[in-house]
Amino acid sequence: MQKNPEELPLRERKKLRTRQALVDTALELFTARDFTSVTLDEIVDAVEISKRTFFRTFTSKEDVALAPEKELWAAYLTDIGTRPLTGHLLGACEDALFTALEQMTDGWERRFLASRSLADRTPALTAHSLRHCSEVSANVVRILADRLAGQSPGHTELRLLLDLMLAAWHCALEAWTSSDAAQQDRAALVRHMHEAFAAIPTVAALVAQDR
Amino acid sequence: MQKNPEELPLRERKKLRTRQALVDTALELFTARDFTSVTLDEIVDAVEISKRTFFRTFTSKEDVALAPEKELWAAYLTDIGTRPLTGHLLGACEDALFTALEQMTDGWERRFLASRSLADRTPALTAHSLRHCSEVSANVVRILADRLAGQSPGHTELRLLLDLMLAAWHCALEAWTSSDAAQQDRAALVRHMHEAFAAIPTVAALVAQDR
DNA sequence: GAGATAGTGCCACTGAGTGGCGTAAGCCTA
DNA sequence: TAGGCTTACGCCACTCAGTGGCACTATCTC
Repeated sequence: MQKNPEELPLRERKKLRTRQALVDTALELFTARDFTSVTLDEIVDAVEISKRTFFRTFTSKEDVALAPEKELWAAYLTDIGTRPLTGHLLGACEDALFTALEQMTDGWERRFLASRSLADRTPALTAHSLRHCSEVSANVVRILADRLAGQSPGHTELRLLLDLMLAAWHCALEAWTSSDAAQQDRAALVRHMHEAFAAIPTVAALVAQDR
Repeated sequence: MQKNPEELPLRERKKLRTRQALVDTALELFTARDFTSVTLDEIVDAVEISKRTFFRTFTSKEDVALAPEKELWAAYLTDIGTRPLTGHLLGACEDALFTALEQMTDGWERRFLASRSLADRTPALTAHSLRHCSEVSANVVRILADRLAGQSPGHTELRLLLDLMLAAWHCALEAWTSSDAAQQDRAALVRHMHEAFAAIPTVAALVAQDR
């Protein structure tokens, strides 16, 4: 059971507030100019905190830029840990992503879009994003292997399944970020995800033939 | 048609020599201690070149540590650009990887093993490695889409196929690097690759059922 | 051998990230 | 509501990766 934000001690509320302020202004500055050309000092000055405090809140300059993405995957991990796993496994993995998406608060998609657009054109962000994704994937495989307790697909197969979904997810993201601004809301992202996920059985069929 | 190294101008030979020396000593130092704790100055002093020259040869500290991997993927790209694409597409992609592997010179597997072991336990290297992989993947998709000229699977499907193979490749690598030292030669890697690639049809079947 | 054309070394600089310590703000008990 | 207690913050100095500029030296070409 989670407490309301209002009921958190003042200290925690302040931390969350500065955290959010950092994400907002950082994404704003990065979007207005460029990830690399914006210095940490600028961000820190804008939010009026010390650089030292920044690194107590985020692990790196990249970390703050990818905050929305990490938020999503954190929700994904908690969902995949509790979701019933009867029936189609890939379907469960996909559904967990839709559910995680729904749990994001208002305004998340704006930040996420900014974050993704930056990541697409900034090598350092691409790298960090991919690493985070692979860490999540490894965690999911561990969780699923644990929950399914040996009765089902092996470690390797689970990982391939996950990576297949992630590949589709990235395709959907690419389509979303490169579409025109009017079509960059959450519903549109969901549509792109459905389209991309639909390609998975096609590929499966492609692999299965000629064998 | 490639010239022999002996027939290259002296300047080029020297560059190649320092490049190789950098990779060797860097991997040695990183392996003996740790990627992060070894400074660039140490490497540069050991090879007796200036830091400035280092950055004319490699783009970053990570770059030199991942040199063996990049070598492999460069060979992969040239192969996939010329290989006949009749029949099974996934098979062609897999075969290109075996071919690229065969083209690596003697001693490559030692360096590659060191590089991979480091990457497995160094977040910064993991990130760079994944980014490079995704760049290669994007290139391969572009090349294949170009060569197949619309008659065959779409952009999305190609990408899923590639990422599926890459996922299997990473599984094979993981098995290889975590096996005991006596089993870490190139033949063993090939065996792990065959095993991992064999999981792909299994996953395809898993996806196809319940649909 | 002389002039053109690289590649190299050196130096100063920026900017990310860290350790340490004093201080202030929020917290808890009486 | 005053006291100590804990936790976070600011500040300072530092390391290290990476870059720009310029003088210098080695290689190539004729």
